[in-house]
Amino acid sequence: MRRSSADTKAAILSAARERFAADGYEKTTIRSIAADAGIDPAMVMRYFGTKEKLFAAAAHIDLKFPDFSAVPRAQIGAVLSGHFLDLWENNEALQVLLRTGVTNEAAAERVRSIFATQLGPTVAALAGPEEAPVRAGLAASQILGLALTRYILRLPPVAALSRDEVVSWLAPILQRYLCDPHTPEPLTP
Amino acid sequence: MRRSSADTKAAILSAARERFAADGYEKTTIRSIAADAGIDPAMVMRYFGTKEKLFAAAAHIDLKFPDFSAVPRAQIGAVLSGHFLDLWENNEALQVLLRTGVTNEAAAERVRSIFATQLGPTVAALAGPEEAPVRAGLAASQILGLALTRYILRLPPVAALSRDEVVSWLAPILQRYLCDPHTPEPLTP
DNA sequence: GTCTATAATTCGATAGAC
DNA sequence: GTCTATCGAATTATAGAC
Repeated sequence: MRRSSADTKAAILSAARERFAADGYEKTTIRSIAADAGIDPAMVMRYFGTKEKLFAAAAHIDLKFPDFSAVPRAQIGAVLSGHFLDLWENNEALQVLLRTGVTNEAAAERVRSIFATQLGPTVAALAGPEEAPVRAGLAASQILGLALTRYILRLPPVAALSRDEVVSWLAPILQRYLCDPHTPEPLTP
Repeated sequence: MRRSSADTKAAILSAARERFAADGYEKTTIRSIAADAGIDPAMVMRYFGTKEKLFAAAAHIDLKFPDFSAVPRAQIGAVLSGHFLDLWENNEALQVLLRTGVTNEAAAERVRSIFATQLGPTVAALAGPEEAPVRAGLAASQILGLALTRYILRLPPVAALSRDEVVSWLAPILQRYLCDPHTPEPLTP
């Protein structure tokens, strides 16, 4: 069969995203991607040159992080939780990045960059510029940890939660990280 | 040089843990492990049979989770935070499991099993048997998320925190997950 | 116990016919 | 645009000499 260039390219990208998201970078082969897309492996090389370039295309994300400056301070946790959950469930490239960022330094840098440039400014508007990076980092740890246990490791109790249940648990946590004063109670003295 | 069987085996295991923890399962080669240990690659096969068996030995963990039943309920978050942080910084096998569990199903099952059998009972003693699995899963999501951002992705603000700073942030979060009533505030009505 | 040699696969990548 | 054939490299694993 003869397809258009755009169709073939899109089919390859879709299959690549699924494979990279499911198996990571190393375990994924050009051959398996081609088989999933129903085309010849040589076509993958023709359109993307190398495996690395194909990965870069599959993992490319253009996050349009909304402006949260209008959200009431007391609801920022709930809004952020919902936003991230929707993002994870609809954007396969995010799961690609998380799965591969664990063993691929370039992908790890992409993850760091995303949270620094997207979540950072939002947090900076809520906390002082001194504490903002730490608070954003901790919020990222909870967001990524939930994605890890829910979508990657599939810890049963976490994977079984509904979207709204997750938001109801996560919202107060993010609220605390981003807005509440940090007053560590003294440990066992 | 001629070493004892036990020494050689220990040297291989140590090198294997470092490589698996740094690069994951696929990217790690028997040759690189042997080079790190300063021995011949054939010795690795001689002692462990296959790469998979070597990995199983390197990722084997015998977690001696302490009994937390004597800890005051109000301090369980702080105690657990400190316990896990010490665990992560001293037990390289845990980082091996996290790094490989993302692409290896067997390793993922090990992670699930560890949290189910170790954290589960502790939480069951604090929360009702109905909510306990969810609460344990959410606590696991924060613990794993922190390990992910601190040790694997090395998000700068999180990686730079001192042990005590991490505990001071994490303690109230785990406390909430494990002990506080779950009363989701109504979202935007 | 240690090492050389090599078998058997697998994969990314290229060349070129149609 | 599509596919066959194949190269070259890297890897796990085995056989066997010393």
